[in-house]
Amino acid sequence: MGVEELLEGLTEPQKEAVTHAHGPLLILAGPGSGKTRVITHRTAYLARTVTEARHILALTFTNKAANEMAERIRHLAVEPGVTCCTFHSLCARLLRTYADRAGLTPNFSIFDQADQTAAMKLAVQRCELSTDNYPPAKMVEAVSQAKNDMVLPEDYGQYARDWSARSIIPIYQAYQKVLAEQNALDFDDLLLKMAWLLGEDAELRDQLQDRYRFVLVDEYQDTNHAQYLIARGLALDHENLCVTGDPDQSIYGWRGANIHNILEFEEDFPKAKIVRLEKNYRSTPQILAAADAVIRHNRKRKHKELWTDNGSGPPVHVIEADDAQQEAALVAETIAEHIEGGGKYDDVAVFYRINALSRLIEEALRKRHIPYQVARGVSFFQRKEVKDTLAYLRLAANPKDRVSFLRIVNVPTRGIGDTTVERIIERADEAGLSPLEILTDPSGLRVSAHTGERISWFVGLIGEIVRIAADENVSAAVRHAILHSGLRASWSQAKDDDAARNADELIADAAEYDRDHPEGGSLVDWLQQVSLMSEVDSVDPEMGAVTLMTLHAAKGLEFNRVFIIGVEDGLLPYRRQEDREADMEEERRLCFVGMTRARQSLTLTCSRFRVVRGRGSRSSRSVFLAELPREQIEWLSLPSERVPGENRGYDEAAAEAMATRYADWQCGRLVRHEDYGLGKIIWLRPAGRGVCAGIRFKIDGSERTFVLEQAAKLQLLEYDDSGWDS
DNA sequence: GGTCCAACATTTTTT
DNA sequence: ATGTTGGACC
Repeated sequence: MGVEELLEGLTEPQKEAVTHAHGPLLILAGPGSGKTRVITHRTAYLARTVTEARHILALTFTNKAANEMAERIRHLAVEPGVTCCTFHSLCARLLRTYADRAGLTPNFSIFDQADQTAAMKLAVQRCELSTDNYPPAKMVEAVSQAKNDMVLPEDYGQYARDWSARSIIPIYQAYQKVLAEQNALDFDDLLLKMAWLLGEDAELRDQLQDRYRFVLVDEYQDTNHAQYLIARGLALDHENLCVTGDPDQSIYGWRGANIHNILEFEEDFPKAKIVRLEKNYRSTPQILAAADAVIRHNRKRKHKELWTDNGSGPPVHVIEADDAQQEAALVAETIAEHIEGGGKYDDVAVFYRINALSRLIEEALRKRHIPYQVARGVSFFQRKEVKDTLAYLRLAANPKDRVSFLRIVNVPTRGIGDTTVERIIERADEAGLSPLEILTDPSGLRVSAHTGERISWFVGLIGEIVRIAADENVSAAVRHAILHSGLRASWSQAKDDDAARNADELIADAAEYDRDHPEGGSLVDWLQQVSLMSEVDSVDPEMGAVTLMTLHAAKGLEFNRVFIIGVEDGLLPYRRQEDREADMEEERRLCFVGMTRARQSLTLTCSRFRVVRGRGSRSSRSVFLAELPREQIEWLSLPSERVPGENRGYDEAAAEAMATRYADWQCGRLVRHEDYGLGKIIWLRPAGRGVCAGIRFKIDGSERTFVLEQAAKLQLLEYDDSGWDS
């Protein structure tokens, strides 16, 4: 394929992006704007004109995205050699290669969330704190946030100002020690250590910059600080850094993603060229107008003109049902009509804010015999049987891996009980050795002859796995672990066919790895690949079924017909606790992402009554519904059967007031009250005939509620970025 | 060492 | 309402 062909059929801005080779480049790509096409063509263009494939690095967030990109680049007949991978796998690979420079050993284990929690539990216990007051999962979360921000334990004191947050410092320290003892890194460490290494080791940085002369980062709006430093470090001198993304689709702030990375790219790289891809090839004008009207309400935002020359479609539908069952039934019914009209099941997707909402929809679809697939979090690699099997292999690869050791030393039960394990751990801690090292010489453990026998058998088993992995191949080692550990036997005894099948799948995966790496394959490398693999792409867009997923999971996908259910106050701007404020801007972006997945038809639904956590309660419409352009949408509010004619404290007038009269009153804006002084709007809600607002005041941190129509003492301040944050 | 019941906490989750 | 985890008991 020639260079001209690569540019064929591209719009002007797309061409500009594709042909910009040297220097920083920011591609602001709205939804459905052909971004993927631009970045793959650009990669092909670079490989044709200014460099070789091996000097190009493309970083993504998911393996799926990386694979798809690699595939599409291959289709453009680019020489093989482009590095196309996730941040995490790049870091893992480099940290193994340059382990000595990073102060690591190359066979380190990679801890996933479950392993992290196990390690954290140990850390909390070592601090002699209660796991009730310091729940390990929460602590993992806090430490993860800190690491995403590149905050080390010693800096945590300044990072977290208040006392309760600072109590994490010793836990963070202990946790890092636990990981280090086990020669393990968690997901966040992969990024943190790499970012740190790039900052410290100028020689290595030069070396890597020479290798990766052109760096591309996709979904830049979702990078955290560590990822930012890595991207920056890799492009520090040559500045051939191309980032793509859409600030309006930043939905992972709660996980440490820093939207300022993309918003301030131009300040970071003053020479940056900026290309805006605003033309939408995906959706009807109605859908686009509706999504645009919603996202416009965000204040911390770069304005973007979304447009399309796609043909007109039906208006966006909003359906308000009486209760959640009715809502689900209506969605199912609409889908059934779509099928009767000649549509296909895989045209349709149903999105929701939280997984719990899928249940009623599933029931309704089953009732109508509509096939569906649910994209849910229980991934293959989180399965108990898979984790157990992997623990044997991880222990073989890294004898210091205590989490894995504890996981399987007595699984399946083989007579090494809690007391024995406790003794082993004690001895290991005394001697500063790993449990497995203690077991190699079990004298002095004071265990019965029988237990001693079981122990040496276990040590022998791990040794065999090590040997087989070295002498034969990975799949043989996996098979050996499954068969000889007794796992296989325990599954068949429990008649757990699923477990056996999943284990077979794991062997198949290892066999595939062996095929792909006839030489140079290793257990450590396979384990890395496996740990960094998330949910195998369980969602197949063409399997002839309706797709159910969370709004987060929907990012990057598109469907002809989209339903977003539960567009209700507290649920779509999601509030975890009644008194906590939601991050309205991020919630709104989430809504925007969901809406812009739709090609032809979009339906938003809500209900007046919903059972939440076993308790039923009234619910009211989401403020986002009030933000929709009224001329582009069609309302269908089903008459309430439950409370006939009842005024739920919300009507058209309130929506109207919200959308027009108080359009400037947005969450986050500052106000002044004659009595209470400076305050910040933390929530808004249609109420009665007008708008009700919650304000938090700076003076004493109090939160007060006002009906805007009647609050004469309240005055909206001009927008000011220097506002205080609570 | 295994089973059963009670208490608990319930977002989103690319790696 | 429901699924998970931890403790008590066999």
